[in-house]
Amino acid sequence: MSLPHALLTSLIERPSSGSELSARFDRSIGHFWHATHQQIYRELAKLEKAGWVESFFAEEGERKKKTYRVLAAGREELKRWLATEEPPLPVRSPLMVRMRAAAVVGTQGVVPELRRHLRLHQEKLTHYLALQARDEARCQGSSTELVQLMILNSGIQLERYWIETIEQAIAVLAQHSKDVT
Amino acid sequence: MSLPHALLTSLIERPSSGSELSARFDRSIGHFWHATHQQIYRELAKLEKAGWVESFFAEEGERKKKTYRVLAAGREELKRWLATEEPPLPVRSPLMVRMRAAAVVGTQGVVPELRRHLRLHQEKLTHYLALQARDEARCQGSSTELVQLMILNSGIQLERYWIETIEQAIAVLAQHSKDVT
DNA sequence: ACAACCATGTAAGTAGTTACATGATTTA
DNA sequence: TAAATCATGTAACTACTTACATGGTTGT
Repeated sequence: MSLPHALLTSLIERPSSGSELSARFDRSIGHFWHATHQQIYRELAKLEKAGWVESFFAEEGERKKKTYRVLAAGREELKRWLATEEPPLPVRSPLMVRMRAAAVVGTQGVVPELRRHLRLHQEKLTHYLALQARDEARCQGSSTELVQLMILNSGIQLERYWIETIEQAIAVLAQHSKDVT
Repeated sequence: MSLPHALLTSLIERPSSGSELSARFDRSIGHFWHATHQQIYRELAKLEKAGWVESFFAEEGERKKKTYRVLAAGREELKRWLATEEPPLPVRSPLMVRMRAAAVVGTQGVVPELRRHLRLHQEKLTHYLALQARDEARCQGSSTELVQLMILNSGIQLERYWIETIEQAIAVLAQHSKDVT
């Protein structure tokens, strides 16, 4: 489970409140690890209990936010975790489940859903490409920036993979439904 | 959640017992939807309660197995589900979490884990390619077979994606750790 | 002063994992 | 006949999701 370590990493980059983290998970970090605000608040409480972060109330603007900061122990924990082994996540591809189902009970109604996903992935790709253009322009060449660009690039390639896969799926289903009729 | 519909699909292809399904989930189906035997037994009980499948005891060899078969209602449910919308699964990439963590606390110990994953993906790719060669040889050209080949191909492309991504990650980290020292 | 919304949470439920249990059957 | 394995499960736990709650802040 990577959430606590994703949070520690984010908090090292910048001490933040739960809501700020939540906003960042909807943007950059969330591109490769999603979390809802409920998960984040619960996990922050756990991290504090474990002595990996501490919280204090900061008056930002006029709102008071509970800001978290990583302690030395948290930094050590992150280093320790970096050297541990984890099994790869099991694959979960609902679209492929659909494809197989369509192959046995007919393609009625599947293609619109595939097209919808295709559109979502195309939008995501466009968004990532814009981010990439922006980040490459302002990149100073620090290796931390290069890591982030590499991660963004891997997101871009993944969206391209999905777009190609779904296009092939649609083509195969078109053939299949022709065969059936 | 795709598990019940993955099971219905499998059972339409061939009525089976829990253990047979479990074995198949470790092979073909599991390439894009993983499930443990506990999940499968629990889900089969639910499917039967819902009236989508029925079970009977078959004497295969000498062992008696509880075999499940899909009922008309199950087939209808599968068709109904095919036309429904589902949001894409949120992305979850522990390796990218690691990359970001390594960028902030140092690359100590990360590379071996990346290499290990690289090896796992290479092995999976080799395995898929062997399956592909076998299936293409025996393929009669039915559209159901073409769907299965398409799915296998998408698995192959995904492994290639991971191999490329991890190789880039290792290269970027090598650069990063040089910068730090 | 009241409505909208922001920040922080709690509660209940679902999906999936890990560890263990039981009886039956095959193998040594 | 004892050990190993197979087939079917139960129980407890963890991660995550969805729906709701609460009190403070901002805008009108």
